[in-house]
Amino acid sequence: MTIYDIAKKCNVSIATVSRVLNGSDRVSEKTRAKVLAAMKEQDYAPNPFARGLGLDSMKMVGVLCSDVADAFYAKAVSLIENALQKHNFDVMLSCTGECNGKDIKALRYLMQKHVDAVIIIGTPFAVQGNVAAIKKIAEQIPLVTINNNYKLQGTYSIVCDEQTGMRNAVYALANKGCRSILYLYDSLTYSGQHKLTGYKQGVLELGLDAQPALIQKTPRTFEAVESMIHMLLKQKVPFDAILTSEDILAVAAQRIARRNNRCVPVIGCNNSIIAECATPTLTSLDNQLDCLCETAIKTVIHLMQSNAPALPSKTVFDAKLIERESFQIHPQ
Amino acid sequence: MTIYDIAKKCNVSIATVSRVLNGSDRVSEKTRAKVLAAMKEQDYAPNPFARGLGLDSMKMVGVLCSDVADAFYAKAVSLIENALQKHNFDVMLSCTGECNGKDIKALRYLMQKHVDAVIIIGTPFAVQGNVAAIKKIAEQIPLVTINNNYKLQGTYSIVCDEQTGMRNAVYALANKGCRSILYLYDSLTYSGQHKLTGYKQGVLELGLDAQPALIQKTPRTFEAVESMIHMLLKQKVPFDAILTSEDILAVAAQRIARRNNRCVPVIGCNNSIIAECATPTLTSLDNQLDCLCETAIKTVIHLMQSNAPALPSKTVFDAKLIERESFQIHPQ
DNA sequence: TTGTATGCGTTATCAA
DNA sequence: TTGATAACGCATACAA
Repeated sequence: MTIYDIAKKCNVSIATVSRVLNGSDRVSEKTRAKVLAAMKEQDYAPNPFARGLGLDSMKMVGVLCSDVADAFYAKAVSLIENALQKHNFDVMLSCTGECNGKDIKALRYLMQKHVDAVIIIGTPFAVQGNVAAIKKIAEQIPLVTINNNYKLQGTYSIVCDEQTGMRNAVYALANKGCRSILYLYDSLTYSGQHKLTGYKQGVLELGLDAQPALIQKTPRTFEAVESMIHMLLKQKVPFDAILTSEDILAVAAQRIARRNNRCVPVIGCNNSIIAECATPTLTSLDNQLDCLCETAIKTVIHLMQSNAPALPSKTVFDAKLIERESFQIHPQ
Repeated sequence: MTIYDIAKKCNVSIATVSRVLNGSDRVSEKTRAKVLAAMKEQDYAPNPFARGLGLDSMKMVGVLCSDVADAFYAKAVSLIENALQKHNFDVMLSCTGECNGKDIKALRYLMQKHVDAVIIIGTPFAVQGNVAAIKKIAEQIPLVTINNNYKLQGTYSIVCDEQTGMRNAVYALANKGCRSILYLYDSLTYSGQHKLTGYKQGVLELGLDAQPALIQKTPRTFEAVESMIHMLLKQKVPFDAILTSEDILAVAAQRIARRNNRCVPVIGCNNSIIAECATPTLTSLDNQLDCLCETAIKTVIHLMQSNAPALPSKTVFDAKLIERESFQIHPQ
């Protein structure tokens, strides 16, 4: 079924069919009805490739992240996909994995596929050495990032101020009397770096225990966290609270600590479903993913529709501490 | 940059450029090198829409599920995306939401977009009334389903035998002396129905307590599960074990039960990350998602490459009970 | 209000 | 080993 077939069936030209297809008002109601009927009868749908070739667009936006299996990215992708669907855009999903350098390749690949826009969700992008490439891409299509910031002209960055959030979390713990806050993280992405900075800032401002052993990097597995905590206990590193860059690290650390009779206040980050699954339920820093995604979508849609009024190149939301049971525990 | 530009630069025809682009061996090494060099220099990439129009394919497969935010679907999508990427296929993600009837629309939509194949991950599809439509789709492109089965010719179904898995879970609980196993579920998808059937089968075969109050439907929230358990306790429904269709229900039920001093063995399903986050860690029925996805990809790739030897229309994997702490508890 | 003709960038089929 | 040219299906400028 092509536009030609429909035209023939209706004794009109393909131009007329194309017009009703695109909702032009320069068609008589009579012929419009006739064509519409024929389309319905033949179950006709325009060929997206041909349309794409003509319009240089397939109404598709590329969504990039390191791994959709991760709860945070999964939720972001879900929100984005739902919103884009409402605007009649499709999403082409591309996951880069943790492997560094693969992300810029994925971005280039999306460009080759002529997506209408790209949304990048907090991947640890290798900006250095790729500034020119990214800039060039941003000149061609809208490029918006969530929890990530290239600081390049033409890119739009929607972030949560996790740095201040983490700083506030440190303050909250200090308010409970904690002086030696153990900080666990797994990677230093854009987001990861800011969290760590916020922790350090809080510790510095309040004059808390700042010994290096209180900052530990660990893989995101229960086993790794377990051996980490065991090591710290053995070395008698005197932590009286735990703060982590990820809920999963907090859940793991909390359990191991408690099993070793070290019941301290614990705060995670991301406020994902697993925070509620833990016992005691986990206090967590919510990074307002819903707001971030909503704004990202609005920005992308706006940029694709017009090149009208300028949009802020950076939008910042505040993180919010969601207090749960793990916060009601008093330090030893 | 088009094929014409490259051709002009090299003093050859577009046909020759097209040949080196597609790796034809009917090109002299000399001209091939020349063309390749020009392509590299100009950073040329073929227009995917034009190619799509010519080949009627954009090397893209549609992936359909109800919600990527859900851990199970997220992991499935992740596995599928990674595998397809290796085969140089892109994925177009489409989430239908729980709303019934939306799924067939999404499938039709993917067809209009001329994807090369569709993978459907366990959505509660409205088959009745749409048999003809689905059949027609399966005739046109490969259609494989994970934990879902249309039982229609031309569709390929990869499933985990969760029915037997649930039956075995009931046996395992019975072995510990449990007689009144509470079963919680949230929806009756293809997967959900089989799980429930497996539970009933086990109860029947072993002559366990089969009172209707032991089977309860509840939304997937902590609050809902909490009021459900409270109600059961108030009505003195005498359960001595809990089995659920989803890990999250098990985690919630386990917590509420324990807080009411009802420490019974608990088994969830899906063996997701939250099973490990619970305290005590949750025993869970693993539905072998990795195997399911791997097989799905193999099937899809095979079907797209050739119409050679027939593939099984149904592939079944066994579920596997992963025993954790929640299973070491003895019924009261 | 409608029709004709052309361009979009490939692939594929011939012929040379 | 190459080149000319016809599809592919649609949008659109221009003509009627």
